[in-house]
Amino acid sequence: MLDLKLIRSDPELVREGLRRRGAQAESALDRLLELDRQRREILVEVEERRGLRNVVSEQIAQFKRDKMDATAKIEAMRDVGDEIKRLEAGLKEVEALLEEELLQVPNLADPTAPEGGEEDSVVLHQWGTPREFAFSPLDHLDLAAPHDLIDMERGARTSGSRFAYLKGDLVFLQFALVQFALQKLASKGFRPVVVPVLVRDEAMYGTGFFPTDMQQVYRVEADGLNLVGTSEVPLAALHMDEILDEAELPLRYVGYSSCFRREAGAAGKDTRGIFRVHQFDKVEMFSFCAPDRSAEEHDFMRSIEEEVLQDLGLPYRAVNIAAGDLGASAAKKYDLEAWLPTQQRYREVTSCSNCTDYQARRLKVRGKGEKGGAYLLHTLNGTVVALGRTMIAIMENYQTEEGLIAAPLVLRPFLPAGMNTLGR
RNA sequence: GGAGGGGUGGCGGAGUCCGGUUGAACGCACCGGUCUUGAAAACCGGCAGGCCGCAAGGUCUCAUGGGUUCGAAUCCCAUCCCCUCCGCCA
Repeated sequence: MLDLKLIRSDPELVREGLRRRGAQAESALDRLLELDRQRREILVEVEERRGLRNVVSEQIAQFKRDKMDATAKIEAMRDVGDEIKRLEAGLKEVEALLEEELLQVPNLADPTAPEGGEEDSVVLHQWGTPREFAFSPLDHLDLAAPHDLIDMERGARTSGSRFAYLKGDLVFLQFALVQFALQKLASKGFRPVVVPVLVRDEAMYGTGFFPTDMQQVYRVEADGLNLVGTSEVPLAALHMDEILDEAELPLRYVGYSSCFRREAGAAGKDTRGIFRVHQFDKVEMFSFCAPDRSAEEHDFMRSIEEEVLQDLGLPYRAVNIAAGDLGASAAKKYDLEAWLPTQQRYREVTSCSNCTDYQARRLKVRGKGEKGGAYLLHTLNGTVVALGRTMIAIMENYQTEEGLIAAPLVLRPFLPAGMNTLGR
């Protein structure tokens, strides 16, 4: 959510910011300004009358204490009370419209986010060299098949398309990655958390997934809960409505959870294997930090993501996502894309976003120091390891001519003793 | 799921029966000061947040949303959450 005061005081700045996000975002601005004007107009009237009521109520109380007759005053206030009620109803209506409008406006893009849309993201750098294969490499499904590591058919039978059973050594690989990631992050000051994956609407609105991405979310209607698409949601909501001591900042967490996405609108896209599925597990980092430190925290997160891919020996490139392609909450986003030999291109495996105060404003997460005065924090989130996609990258990049998969060295301490290759 | 009890400031905890100078006693924590070589103790002072406003100031908030009333932390209704007991259960 954007700051209404900023919208009011510098509409042109906001207009330009929204233009960079895409035209439809910009059109809301004039409606916002008008609703805000209306709100303040009514507010002044309501407050005037409430002030009067407070003063007279006080007098009535005094009269009663003095055992004097207050009937005349009470009589006079009856109309004022009704009028307040009427005005309050109008105010509520305008505020509801304003809120609805405001919830849909995305965050302003950071000046350093590239101009443009999906095609205009900028490659910052790349690391590693795609491996030259002396044989023709198999994709993850073909590699999995002889060892029965991924069972799409039965996944579909049980749950539908885009669901899978992961089996055997792949399960060991997944948990080795989790353990590797958690230990690395813990050593960097991120507190491990296993989060609730069913959350209330508040958490979805608070993180900016509602209302914009509602169609991507599995909803458990009977209980009014939602399955999260990332542990970013429960991690962000962890400090909802709190005022944090600024001495504790940045407050860093690393969450582990299953993630659920409906993938609405992705029909026909990435239909092979587990690259794009409705359910996957992910290790995610999250940080609450002081507003003037978030840019630096963002780069720190990206460096961690890069370190993970480097440790795993996966060639990748880092991309600065263009303004028009950012999620609703993000002001700036980096993606890391790992090389997939069978697709002969880099595909997104991790991503980290600086949401500035956008989520904090919705969730009411603030900081406060010795000097007093609460202020909104900045929130950042980043993937440490998206298990499915990372395992695809490992399988493809580490395959042998015999159709086996070598285990990355850094993971071996976390695999069953002696398991140096996967798939037997 | 059934029966009770409860949600007040950073924390603890009054106030709710009997509605009115209570945005909220008191204590702890924290910040500033006096004293001290320094610290502790003692003493003095400060210490919620939102909204409107250039400001002065006003207004709102005692889980949330409605209602009653001239006036609600206090009364009524609904919702959410927490605790205890019973039942069920990984």
